[in-house]
Amino acid sequence: MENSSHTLPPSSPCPTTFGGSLPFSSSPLQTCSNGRLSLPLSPISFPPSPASLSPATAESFQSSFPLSHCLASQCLEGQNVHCLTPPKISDQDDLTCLSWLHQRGNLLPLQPLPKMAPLPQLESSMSSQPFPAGSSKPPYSFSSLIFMAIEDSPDKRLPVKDIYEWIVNNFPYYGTASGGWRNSVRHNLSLSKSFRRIQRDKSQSVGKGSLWCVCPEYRPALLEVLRKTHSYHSTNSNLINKPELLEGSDYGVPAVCESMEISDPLSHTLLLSTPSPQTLITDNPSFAENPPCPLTPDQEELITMEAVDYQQDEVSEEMEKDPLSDSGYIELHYFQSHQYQYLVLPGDTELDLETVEILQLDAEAQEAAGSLLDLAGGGY
DNA sequence: GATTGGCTAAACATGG
DNA sequence: GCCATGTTTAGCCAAT
Repeated sequence: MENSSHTLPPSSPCPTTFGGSLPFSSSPLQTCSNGRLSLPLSPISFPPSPASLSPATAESFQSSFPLSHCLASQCLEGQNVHCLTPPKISDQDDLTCLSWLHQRGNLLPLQPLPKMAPLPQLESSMSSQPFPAGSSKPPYSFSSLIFMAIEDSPDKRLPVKDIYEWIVNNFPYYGTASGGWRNSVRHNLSLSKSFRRIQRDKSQSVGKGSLWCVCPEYRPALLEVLRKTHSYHSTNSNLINKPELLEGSDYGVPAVCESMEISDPLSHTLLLSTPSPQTLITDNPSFAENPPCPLTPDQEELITMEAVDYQQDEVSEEMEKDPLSDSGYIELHYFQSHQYQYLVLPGDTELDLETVEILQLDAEAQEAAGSLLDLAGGGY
């Protein structure tokens, strides 16, 4: 690893981009002048923090978008906090603390990323156009619901009964709906190639039926659908009010978030997402060994991430070099320091676009699933 | 207008 | 026999 001055991302937090998300595919990696990769930031679009809305609006909003129930509520509930917020966030400090990241135990291989509060000017439009009430049907397809349920389970596999239960717990609409939706869930499980049936261990089998899991090769597609649905419904009203956000290349992404170049000693360090605190990926061994601050058990987690087998029309040589597809596993050191979260990749990791996409998709999946856990713990 | 995806309903089989 | 689970078919609707 060569040494040169490095430019850390600006410490100022990116304003919330509630007005719209920038699909990852539209923000390809860019090669910087020093040959390093720079990821034009793709803010994960989330609905506004329920804490920022009126109680009625927040309630109805959460009922349709449980994924949005985010760290804001957790942080605001005064839990023990290791707040790593930039110094000039004022009243939004609480929205960026990260203590909750380390409170999920072994539920998720990659901890969810924090989300940000909405821009004040966007709240009004949200409040004036509330999302469907608690009794209205959620916008997610059954495939997405099943996917979220399975992803939210510790073992990433659930019997259909638990899938029902998860849906009812997280979407009150289905608690009062007629039983036909259960048929749809089963129909979807059987018909969709995205889900695979696993025979239960006979020795431990208690109850009927099989376990269902998500086929890894379809996981990116499911994530994409989920993201699009989530993004569309969480930003639609705002997009209506702010058509200019649909124009141009950044979908309203603040200029500060468009691209940030990271170079040595954080070589191969990428910003994974824009929410503040921000996330970096680095494969710099020295950085891993000598992070900006000492790692504590609470701050470091050794995590594994399953490879994602991308289905592509053309299998290029770059695919074969994909460390994820080669090894099946990639070990990531995850810790946080100051306003950043870091993912430290093995020193010889080659970060190609596929890898970063996988990492980002995975992070988003964890974030989505993690937020659902927040919801389950604080709502219904 | 054709295609596709999603939803719903229904029938049927299987197993506890 | 009842019920939950799983599969399959068919029709409808909306978006592309």
